Amino acid sequence: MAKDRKIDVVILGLLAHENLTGYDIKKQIDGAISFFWKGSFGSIYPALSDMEKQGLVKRKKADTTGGREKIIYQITKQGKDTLKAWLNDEKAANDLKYETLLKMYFGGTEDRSVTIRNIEIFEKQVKENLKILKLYKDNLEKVLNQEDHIHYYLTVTFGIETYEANLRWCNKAKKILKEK
Amino acid sequence: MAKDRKIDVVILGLLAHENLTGYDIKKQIDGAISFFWKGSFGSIYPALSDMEKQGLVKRKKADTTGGREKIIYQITKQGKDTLKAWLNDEKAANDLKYETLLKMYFGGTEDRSVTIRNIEIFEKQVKENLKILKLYKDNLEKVLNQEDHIHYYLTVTFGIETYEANLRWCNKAKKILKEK
DNA sequence: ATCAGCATGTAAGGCGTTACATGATTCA
DNA sequence: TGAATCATGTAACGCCTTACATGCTGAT
Repeated sequence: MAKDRKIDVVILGLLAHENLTGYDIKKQIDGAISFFWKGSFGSIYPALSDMEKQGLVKRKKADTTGGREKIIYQITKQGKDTLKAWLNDEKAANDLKYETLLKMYFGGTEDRSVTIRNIEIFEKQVKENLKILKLYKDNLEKVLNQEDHIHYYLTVTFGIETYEANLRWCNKAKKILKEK
Repeated sequence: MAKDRKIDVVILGLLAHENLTGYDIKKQIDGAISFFWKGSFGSIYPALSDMEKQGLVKRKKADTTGGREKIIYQITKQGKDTLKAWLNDEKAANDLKYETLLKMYFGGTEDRSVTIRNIEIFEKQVKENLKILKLYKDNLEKVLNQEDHIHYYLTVTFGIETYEANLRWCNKAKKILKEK
C-alpha cells in the first residue's frame, strides 16, 4: 500500500464487505462515507491498479457479457491483512478543514452582517446534511442485527450529533453577533 | 491569488490584523487556527513571494539590525480587497477527514475491542484539544471588547461545542459496543 | 560549548482533483 | 434521438508536506 494514500484502505474496507467494481466503489464513497471521506475516479482507478500489482485485490471476473468491460474486484488474503493492520494501528489523522471557521476567525474586518450571512450559509449546508444522515439512520435501525450495520450506524450517529452541535452553535453565534 | 490556494486568505486575514513575518504567520497558524486549518513553512513562504508579486502584500521593512534578515509583511489595499471579496463569497468548503470514522465504518471485520480501542484513542485526542481550546476561551473572555476577539471567541466556542458533542458520542458508542 | 528557538527559503515527491476520452445501454 | 447512467481510464496540473540547507541569538 502506498505510504500515505488512504483511498487504499477505503477500497479494502468496502471490498471486505462485498465484491465491487471501481464504479461501485465510487458510488459507495459518495454515500454515507462522503460525510467524512471523499474519493474521485481519478484516485480510485489508479489505486485499484496499484493494489492489484501488490496483490491486495484481484479481478474476480471481467464481466463482458453484452458490452462494456466491467471489472469486479475482490479482496485477497493479503488485502485483509493490510486492512487488519490499519484498523489495529493507533495512528489516526482526524482533520477538519472548515473554510467557514476561517471566515469566522477573520470576519472582524467586515461588518457583522457578513459574518451572520456566512453562518446562515453554513447552517443551511448542515441542515441538508443532517436530513440525509437521519434517513440513513432510520434505514440502519431496521437492520442492526448485522455486525457491519452497527458500525455504519455508529458512524452515522457521530455525524448527526456533530451536526446538531453545529446548529446549536449557529444559533448562539448569531445571537451574540446581533446583540451589543 | 492562486485559484484554490486558501493559505493566501489565511495570510491576508492575519496581516489585516497586524504586520507579521512568515515565521510569525506560521506560529499564529499553529495556535487556535490549527483546529480548523493547517499550514507549513513550505506553503507560507512561496505564497508570500507570489502575493508580493501580485501586490497583495508588501515588505514593510527588512529588519536587519543585529543579524539574520527578517522580513515584515504588510497587507496592501489590493490585499484588503481580496480578503473582503473572499469573506463576501458564498462558497465555503467545509471538509471533514476523520480517519477514526473510517475505522469505525470498516470496523465490522474485526473484534469489537478493536473499535472500542479506536474510540478511546480518539477520545483522548479530543480531550487534549478541548483542554487547549478552553484555555483560549478563558483568555478571550477577558478581552471581548475588541471586535476581532469576538470573532476569535466564536471560532473557539465552535470547537468546544463540537468536541463536547464528540465526547458524548464516544460514551454512547462505547456503551452500545459493550452491550449485546 | 551546545541546544533550542528565530528566521528564510528550496527541492522532491506524493496525493488528489478536474477535465478529457471513449463507448455501451436504457429510458423518455 | 438524445440524455442520463453505467463503466474505465489517462493527463495535466495544483497544492501541500517533509526534509533539507543555512545561519544567527540567547540561555544553560
